[in-house]
Amino acid sequence: VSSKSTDLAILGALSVEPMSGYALRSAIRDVLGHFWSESFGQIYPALETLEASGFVERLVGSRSTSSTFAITSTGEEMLRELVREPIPQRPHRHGSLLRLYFGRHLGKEESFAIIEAERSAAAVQLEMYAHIRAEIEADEVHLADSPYWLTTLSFGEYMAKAAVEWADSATALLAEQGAPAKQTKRTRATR
Amino acid sequence: VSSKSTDLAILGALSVEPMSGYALRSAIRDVLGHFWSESFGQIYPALETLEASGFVERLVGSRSTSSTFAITSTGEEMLRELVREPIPQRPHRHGSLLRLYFGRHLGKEESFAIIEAERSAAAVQLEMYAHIRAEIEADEVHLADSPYWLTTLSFGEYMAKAAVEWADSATALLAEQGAPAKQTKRTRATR
DNA sequence: GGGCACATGTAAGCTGTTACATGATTAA
DNA sequence: TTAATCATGTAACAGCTTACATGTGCCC
Repeated sequence: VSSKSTDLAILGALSVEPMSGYALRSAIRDVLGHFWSESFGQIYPALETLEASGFVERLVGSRSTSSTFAITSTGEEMLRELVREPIPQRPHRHGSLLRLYFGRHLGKEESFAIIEAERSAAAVQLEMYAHIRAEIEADEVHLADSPYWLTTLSFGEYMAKAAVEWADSATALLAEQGAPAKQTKRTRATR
Repeated sequence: VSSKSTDLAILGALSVEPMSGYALRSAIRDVLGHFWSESFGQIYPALETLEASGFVERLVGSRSTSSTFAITSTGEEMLRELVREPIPQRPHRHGSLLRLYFGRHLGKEESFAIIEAERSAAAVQLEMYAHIRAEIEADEVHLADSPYWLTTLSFGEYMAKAAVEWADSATALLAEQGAPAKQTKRTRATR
């Protein structure tokens, strides 16, 4: 009962290195966090299905209660198939923009606050990306993966930078409308 | 059983002008499309609840089968409250990036294709935004709203432009890695 | 010995989409 | 008169999150 994109995320992560379901979730949160997410409620059932289908195998670890999952060779075939299938995109929702769109009912100050919050969120993102980038660039084991990892990371960086620039321009735009040096009213010093 | 953000979208749209549930959906799709969406399955039940609460009123139109909904004054109060509440953000998923992240299993050509598809999608968006911008700037009726509308539109423009730039740089990055003029192997003509 | 991170799993529930049923109105 | 668009509504279902139950291993 697991979705194909969940399978892709799991098989993809396991193709890098074997790990537990718990670690899988941490890895997806930390590394794919800016464009993907999976919760336990999806990961564990998906792992069971994948195991039953022979796409992953469960290696009982040192601790009897935990298992490490590894991708099998048929699992790698499956991965190559899944990564070729387009993933149905569901409409994305951006709550802050919805509120800002109706900013007339919100007032100028609170609209500024929304924009400012967006800006600072983007700035935080950018810092995180810098760390991730350093890690990927220092990693000499996954040289075949790193160009792709850097490409998706770069997407996040472009978006976050654009968000910061937008916040600047949006603040300026609203401020200009708020305290309008109207053309109908000339300032004193025209000489 | 309707969510607060759905109510916000509906009341906000009706605060601009009264319309039918059907038109509401078209308006949300066309105008808020790049950051919000609502389907019939949400709109009609939400309208019923809003009507029962007295936040909107149903004006029976010329056609007996269709109604036009208008926001009431208590509805406008509700709108002012709703627009102040932060909207819980659910994690966003970007299928193309997930696939690209595992591009090693996809190969260079198909990875290029994903990037190219993203670029052309962004380019299409930019064209649409140009139309919307022209409409808003020509609109002389909603002068109180237009700064906010332009601000959210501008967000879409920044994002789409950044996506195009990213696509350029990503293609260059992958191409560079694909046909590497390796430093270990010198080309003949060194003189 | 108490707290925290690691670890697995399930159930309940919420959000939102899709598909369908049904019909009126308009334009070709 | 046929097709498209406008219009309302519902039911089934997919997808996903949250909260809970339960336990282990480690470190201070």
